Amino acid sequence: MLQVNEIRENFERACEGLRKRNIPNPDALLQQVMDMDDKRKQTQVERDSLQAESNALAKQIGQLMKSGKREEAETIKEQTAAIKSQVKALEEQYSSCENSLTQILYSIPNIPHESVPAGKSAEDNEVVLQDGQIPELSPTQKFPHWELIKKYDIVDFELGVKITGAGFPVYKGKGAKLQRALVNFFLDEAEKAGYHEVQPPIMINEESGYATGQLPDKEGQMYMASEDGLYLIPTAEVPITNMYRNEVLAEADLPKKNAGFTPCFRREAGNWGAHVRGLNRLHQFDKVEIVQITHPDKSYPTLEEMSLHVQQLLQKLKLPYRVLRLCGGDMGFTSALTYDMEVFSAGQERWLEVSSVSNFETYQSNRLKLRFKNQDRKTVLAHTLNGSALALPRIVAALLENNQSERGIKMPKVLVPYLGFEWIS
RNA sequence: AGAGGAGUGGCAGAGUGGUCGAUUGCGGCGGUCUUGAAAACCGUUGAACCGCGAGGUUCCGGGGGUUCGAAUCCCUCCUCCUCUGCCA
Repeated sequence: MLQVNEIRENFERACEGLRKRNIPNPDALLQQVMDMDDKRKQTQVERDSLQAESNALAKQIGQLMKSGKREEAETIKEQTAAIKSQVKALEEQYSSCENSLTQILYSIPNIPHESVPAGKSAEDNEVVLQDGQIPELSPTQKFPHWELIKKYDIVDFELGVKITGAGFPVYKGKGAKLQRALVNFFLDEAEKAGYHEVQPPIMINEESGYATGQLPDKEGQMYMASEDGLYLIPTAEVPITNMYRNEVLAEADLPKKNAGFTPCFRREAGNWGAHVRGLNRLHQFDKVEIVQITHPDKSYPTLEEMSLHVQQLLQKLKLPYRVLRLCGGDMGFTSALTYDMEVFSAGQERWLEVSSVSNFETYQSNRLKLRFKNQDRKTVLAHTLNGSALALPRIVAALLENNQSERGIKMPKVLVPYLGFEWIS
């Protein structure tokens, strides 16, 4: 969540940023935040001084009791009753101030970076670059992946429906091997780029959900095991970033670079339509995630570095891709700047989002209480970033569609050592 | 899952109702000594919030309670250890 002090210091910039997110009347909203914070401070001052008074009296009583002056102690005791009830009232007022301040801050998204274009929807995203060869498929061999997987019997949706429900496919034979190969390839590449591999839990508690911003914003998007109060992760970002919740790192420890493979679970409530057939949208899918914790001065160069890492994966897989700078209206709640990577899938003739790389600046670390000690020995909030590198299903879709031919589907060279075969046929 | 024990500052470990934010040791930082280092000695050493400052408030696993006053008593949750049971 946003820091009130930052809002104070950069009021105009903050308002402008929220306008980019199409938030109506940001001036009034942020003014309200500052007023609530003022109220909070004022209440704290009142409470603290009264508490100090009460503490002093208690101390006096202690001393009197010690020296045997019972009666004097009793007299002072009587005075404390009034103060005590006042303290209690102020205490309640303070926590109600704090709660409503937190509530309103939870409802305000991150301030977009200067470079974020204004815009309402995905149509206003800015194409930063496009690379790779868009394949020209013959009209007789131009199938969408949901037909190809049936033909080669490598992913079975019906079987998944039987076991679980829609959106939980069963990968079979070479389809299953392709999953395994991609995961290993992505993890190896991440390791080469200096990421430390971790395998985190795929269920998280409520606190973790709040800390990275999935809660309360995306409550309905996560599966929940209500008996135990745990959520299935929508992305490895949540457990991996939460490894650093309530930590104070040394500046020399930065950047922290972690990568992990996990299945991801999304309810995608109300998100289904004709364009989400096959592997385009699932309730469970596999993803390798890269996460960095950086010094605030380094987070934007790091974002570029991460974007480049993802692009290199796509280049190695020989997939045509483009990079989008998301507009204010399409960007995630907690992000300050997001690049989406899309691959062109020739069977559907559509661009498919396969990665999203974001800088959250201090929005997450403020909730996480993730800080580091700087050279002046001050504890300051670190910046957090993450990105998919990569999400599997749409990569699989594009690989199948783009590499199809009469002979079968040719696997990209880099995957062959992982797969042990070259063709799905 | 059942029975018992325990959670205190970076770590170890005192403290069972009143100057306890907390004895002490180790570690860390600064200094004396030294050509330099070690040893020794001296000093210093948690965090958050409010305040220009002086200073104040809060924090002894989390939350709640008793009390004029709680690390210390009570309730509850969490975690760890030991034993028993179960199980990839």
